[in-house]
Amino acid sequence: MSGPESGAEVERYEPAKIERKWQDVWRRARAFNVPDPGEPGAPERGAKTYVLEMLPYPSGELHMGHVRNYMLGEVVAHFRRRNGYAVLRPMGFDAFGLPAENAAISEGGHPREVTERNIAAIRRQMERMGWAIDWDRVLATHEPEYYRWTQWLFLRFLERGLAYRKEAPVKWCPNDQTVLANEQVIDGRCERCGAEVEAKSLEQWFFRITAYAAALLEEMELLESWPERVLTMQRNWIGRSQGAEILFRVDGLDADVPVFTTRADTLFGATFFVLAPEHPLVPQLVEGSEREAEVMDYVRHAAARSAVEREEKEKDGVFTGRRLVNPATGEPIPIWVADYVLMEYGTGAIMGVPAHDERDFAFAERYGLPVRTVVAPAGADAPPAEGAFAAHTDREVLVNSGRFSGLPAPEGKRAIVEWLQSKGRGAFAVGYRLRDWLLSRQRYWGCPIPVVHCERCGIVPVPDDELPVLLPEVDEYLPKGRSPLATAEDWVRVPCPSCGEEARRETDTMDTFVDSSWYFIRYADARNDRAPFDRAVADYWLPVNQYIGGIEHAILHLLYARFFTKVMHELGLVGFREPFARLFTQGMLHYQGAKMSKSKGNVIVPDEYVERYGADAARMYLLFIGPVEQDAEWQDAGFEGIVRFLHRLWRVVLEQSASEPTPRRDSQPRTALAQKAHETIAKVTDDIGRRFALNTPIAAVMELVNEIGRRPHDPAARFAAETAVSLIQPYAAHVAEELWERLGHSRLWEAPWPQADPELLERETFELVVQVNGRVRARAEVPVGLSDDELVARAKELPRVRAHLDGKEVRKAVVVPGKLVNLVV
RNA sequence: GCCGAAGUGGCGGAACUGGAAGACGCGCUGGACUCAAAAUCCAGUGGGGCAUGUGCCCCGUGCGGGUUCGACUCCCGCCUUCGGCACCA
Repeated sequence: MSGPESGAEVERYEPAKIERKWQDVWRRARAFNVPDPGEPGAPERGAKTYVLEMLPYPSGELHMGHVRNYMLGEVVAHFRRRNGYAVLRPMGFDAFGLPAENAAISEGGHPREVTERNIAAIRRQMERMGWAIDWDRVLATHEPEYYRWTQWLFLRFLERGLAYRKEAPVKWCPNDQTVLANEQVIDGRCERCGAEVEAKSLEQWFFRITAYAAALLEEMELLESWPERVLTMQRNWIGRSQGAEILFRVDGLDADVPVFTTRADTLFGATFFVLAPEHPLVPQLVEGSEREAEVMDYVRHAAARSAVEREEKEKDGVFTGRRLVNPATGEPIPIWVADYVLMEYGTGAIMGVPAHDERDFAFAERYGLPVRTVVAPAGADAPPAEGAFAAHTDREVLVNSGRFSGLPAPEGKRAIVEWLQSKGRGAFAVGYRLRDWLLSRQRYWGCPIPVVHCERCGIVPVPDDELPVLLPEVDEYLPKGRSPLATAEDWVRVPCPSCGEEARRETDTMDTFVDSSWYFIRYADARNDRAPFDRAVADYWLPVNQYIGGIEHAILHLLYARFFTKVMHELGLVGFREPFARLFTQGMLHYQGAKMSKSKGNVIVPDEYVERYGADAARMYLLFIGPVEQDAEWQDAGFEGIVRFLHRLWRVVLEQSASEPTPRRDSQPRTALAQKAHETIAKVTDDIGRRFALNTPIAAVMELVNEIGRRPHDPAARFAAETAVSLIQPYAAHVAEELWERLGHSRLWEAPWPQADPELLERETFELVVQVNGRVRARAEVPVGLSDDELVARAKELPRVRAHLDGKEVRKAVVVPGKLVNLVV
């Protein structure tokens, strides 16, 4: 037997050298390129896995926060590949849109040049990290080969009436000089730049996502595993509420006004009525009346107020002079106009029930409107004082509500709606908070909307065979409130595809989120130039088995991608209804107490660290730092700990590589170290494969390496070293590959994942914990397989236990087999 | 206001199904090597007390209760922090 040579000078660990070597090997071996179905080497569908991380914006370089994100997919991809799966793990660039365009503006240059420079830089960084990516499928959303199909999909939506154009009050960012989707407005401010959003009325393009509100909610059931908080956020955003639509008849006008309410049980308490200032009926109601000037003045003022202003001021409004009839009581009630009623939700009109709605109460107080209590707590000794606001409680009954008085609130609700229904004055209804997706942008750097405006024919789609509509070159692409594309006169003026007369191209571009709403399918068939993708190939790879990305996309991207998938399913383009079976949202990386971001100036770029300490150290540290779903703080000192570990691993394993090769499995020495190695296999496999805990496997391998260092002459030491190298490969892919080679093997990236030997996991003895009255008093090494009585007997004999029993009678003994004995006295 | 997540040493964190709280790493202390330093290696490291017979006792997972032989883990009530939604009828 030849042990490690003592005293020999050990070769130094030089990451830069070995990392480049293996990156070359992988590239030449096409190690991470995966065949499609029908191609040689493609497995059955059951043996495939699609691992996908959200694609980066090429608005700058990659920082450590990105590295952490992509390491999740990296470990999962390696782990699944070595467990026998064909793994698709592609990469691309979300190249269009405000992030890239603003970067171009601040760096000075054409958005295309800046974007493509950034893409090249990020790709270089990713390759330097040694990630297992199939670069054959790389895509960038600004390339005509890609956006041709974004436009093609848009036209399919248009055909179905799912894309439409209308004049609507929209959110306008005065800084970015463009409209925003509702989802891009946070606390009344622009999601990107923080400028206070203004209201404007403009003709814009929308996707009819509201038609899918129910499906987006219900089909969450189809998802295998999404974080509960993401589902909750989407549920809140869709905001389903069950209620009723009730018709109110306007006095002296042949018109019905519908309202949506969730509290039909309070209908008898509706003492006034309110219309949103934007409600189309308002001008009609006051036309020619003495109140016309006052009301229309209020409407104009309301339009000028920002959303924030509207919300923060005290509720105000104006009486129209008109009344309408409460269908329950038959009494006429006054119609007011007030901007606390929003045109975008429900029907833009409400019944005012001051006794049971805080907002209505505040309004009624201010204008002296009557307050009538119609719901009261059941069994209350005294009903609440008339004319006061009563908070909603659990058990309530209707009062002052005619024939419905005495009914519990839920029944009352139902009975009133049914009664209205029978008279044709109401119906059960469901309301959603979700609004249609405003997709047009008045910016240069985006996908052109492929339609033509013709005076005679209206909106005419560009024929499929003329796609893509190429983004024109313009001199002036800075935002100026109208799309910069409009300045490209030659491009704008085209013959109408329908009648041939002179017409004008649409000059708005699409929201970036359109581009990223289908890219995950394009990867399956990225080089297809006849269709966005082949359905059979898409259905083979998708849905994505494991999607990974930041929580900041919990609503926007993830909701839009689900919507797109549902529409594509209806169009027969794909055979699945949900794009992402499992979702994992990783935490953010902080530095100096703040989220790492370019705008805060606290980014750490991997380059320097990788140059000095190697990609493997960065790869490992970002997962070792803490649970991947939680935020983490970058600390240089912690990073050094990993660097130290890699040097130790190198030294310890090289020492073993000089010893006898590991014997075949059946003659493996059964030492404590061999056992430790098998326990480590079991733990790492379970942590990565089942628990998705990516920090603890590193600690487990560290323990194993420490143990090998303590017993370098153990007969199982070489086997333990091989095990450590094999298990750390998904993390430190380069050094693992190098050490694997020096241990006399090859191609660790495709070596089968190690299997724990169940026999070696079984121990002959275990440490029995002995408690007295629940407090640990002693431990003893005892053989496995003793009966409960024997365990108790042995426990009682221990001297320290006897001291604590102190001659007292043991009333009860709890035995947990294989673990502990608790004696109760 | 409504919904959700989280509070563990000096620090990042571990403890998965109720069964030894603090794995692993950082930091710190002491030692070895060295002329010296760095690097590396070895030992120790939650707090307090009694011992220095090498061990023993008490306290300890945000706070207060409860269930249990036994609670970081389950239940009830609070506090704090973070995130989402919010004039949504």
